Amino acid sequence: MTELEHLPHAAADADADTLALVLAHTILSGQWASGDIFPRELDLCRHFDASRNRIRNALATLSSCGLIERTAGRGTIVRDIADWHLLDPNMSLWLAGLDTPHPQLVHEVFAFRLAAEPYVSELAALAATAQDLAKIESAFNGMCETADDPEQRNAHIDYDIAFHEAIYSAGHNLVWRQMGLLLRPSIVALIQRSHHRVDRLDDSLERHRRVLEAIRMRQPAAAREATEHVLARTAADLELSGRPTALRPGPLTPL
Amino acid sequence: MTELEHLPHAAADADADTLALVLAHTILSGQWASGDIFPRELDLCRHFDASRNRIRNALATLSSCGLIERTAGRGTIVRDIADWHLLDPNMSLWLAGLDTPHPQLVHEVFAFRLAAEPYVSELAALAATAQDLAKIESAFNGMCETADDPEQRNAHIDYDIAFHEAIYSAGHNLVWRQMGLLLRPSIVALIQRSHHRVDRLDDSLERHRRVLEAIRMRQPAAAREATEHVLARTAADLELSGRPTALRPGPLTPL
DNA sequence: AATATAATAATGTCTGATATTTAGCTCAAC
DNA sequence: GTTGAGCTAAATATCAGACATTATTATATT
Repeated sequence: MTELEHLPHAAADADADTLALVLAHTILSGQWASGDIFPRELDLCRHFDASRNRIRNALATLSSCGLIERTAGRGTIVRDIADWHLLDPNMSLWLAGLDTPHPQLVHEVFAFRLAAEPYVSELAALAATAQDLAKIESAFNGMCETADDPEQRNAHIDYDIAFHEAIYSAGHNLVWRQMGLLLRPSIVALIQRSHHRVDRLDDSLERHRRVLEAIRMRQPAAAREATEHVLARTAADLELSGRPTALRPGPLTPL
Repeated sequence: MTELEHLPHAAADADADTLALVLAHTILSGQWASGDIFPRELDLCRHFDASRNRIRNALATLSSCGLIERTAGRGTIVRDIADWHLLDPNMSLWLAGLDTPHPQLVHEVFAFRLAAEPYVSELAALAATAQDLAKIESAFNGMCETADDPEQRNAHIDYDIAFHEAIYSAGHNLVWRQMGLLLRPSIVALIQRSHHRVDRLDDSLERHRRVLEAIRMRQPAAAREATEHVLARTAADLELSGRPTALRPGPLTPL
């Protein structure tokens, strides 16, 4: 029961990455249920007019992202969303490239950012080097310069991502830094949904500026608070229901 | 200048996964510096007496974990630790299998756990289902049963990992759940370093029990505090310098 | 000296054959 | 009837060798 029908026909001379992207999008957009059996290699070869080698490479990429599971003899089955490797760079790009973002993912990634990002900003305020600050600042300047021009929407998105990613990096922790990969899908989804009214954009820029200033001044508490305000604006633009789960630890007892 | 010398000889009939593991370990254990050029495919074929296909599969796995970067014409170079995909399941297994854990990684992963895990426990206390509780409890029981017997050290480690992982899962957030992949290397490193004195083990079990109880009773604050105590014990066993960076958010202002 | 060009060396791809694993089936034995 | 061994079919995994593409380096040419 290989449902080859709802696979799009990619461009004839699609390279391996493009092929992987096309296949990944069919999964990320929810066209398969968890446990479904994926088309066989030879069928995919015919469908995309590609060599078995290319198909296998593409499938290996999907497999390494946890989208499918392949076993000799059985075939290829589609894995559950809980098994996806959200922090693989491929996933970051694929998810950001969806025409309609995955609703559950947008929601849960944002819940994560809401809890984690204020703390990450604190870390950045404590650990940022001059180089880190330069990166954050240049990203912010880029955001400002590209804010008004609708032509430069993509550039603005990239600067926005670079801004937040630079903060994740400035914390100088290998684990937290990787979380920066979640930003692209999250921010792209945000821009797609929000309405780009000029006043909101000005307000958003001002909130970002305050984060930058707090980190520059080495004020963790202020950085936390400013980041919470950025996220609050984001939540409003995403039209998410308030603050799903906020990070509210009680006082730390001496250990 | 292909430094083939410090590659171990794998078992002759090593399958693709074993090959990838052997190659990965040479990188994870720090035998290459960032930017070093990795041996060429054909040299690896000779060295391991494997077909080029197998070698390429293994290298593709390493590449998908961010350990190496391959470009046609140039060759294969070793990537920096900052580029490693710490949350790939392969990495979880490989890192846990090192004879001597990577010191920087152990430190930074623990810094992350110290900040994140109390919050994750809060989430679990709020969202855990009966099934989640059953998993946590059965893992805890396994820890108790295997605590005394040195023969069952590996089983004890697995139950320990399962306990914490079940808590990450119980938060029912796709992002936080993935962080559970960091547990295996972290906990294995812990067990390898700690001295397994009976009184410390009893104390550790008691601290775990309190986390379980707090989650069962749906008491987020208690769960947070109990988890902090578990981590404090872990820090002591790891002989880490106090609490590198603790999560201490200020009060949330109304947004 | 700067620029174009050719040679080289590495990874990427194609093709077709073969090996291995898994699921399902038949059929005999208890 | 149920169990088990063995066979068959179908899928992925691997092998082998030729060829294509890319990036570097050396070599000419102006």
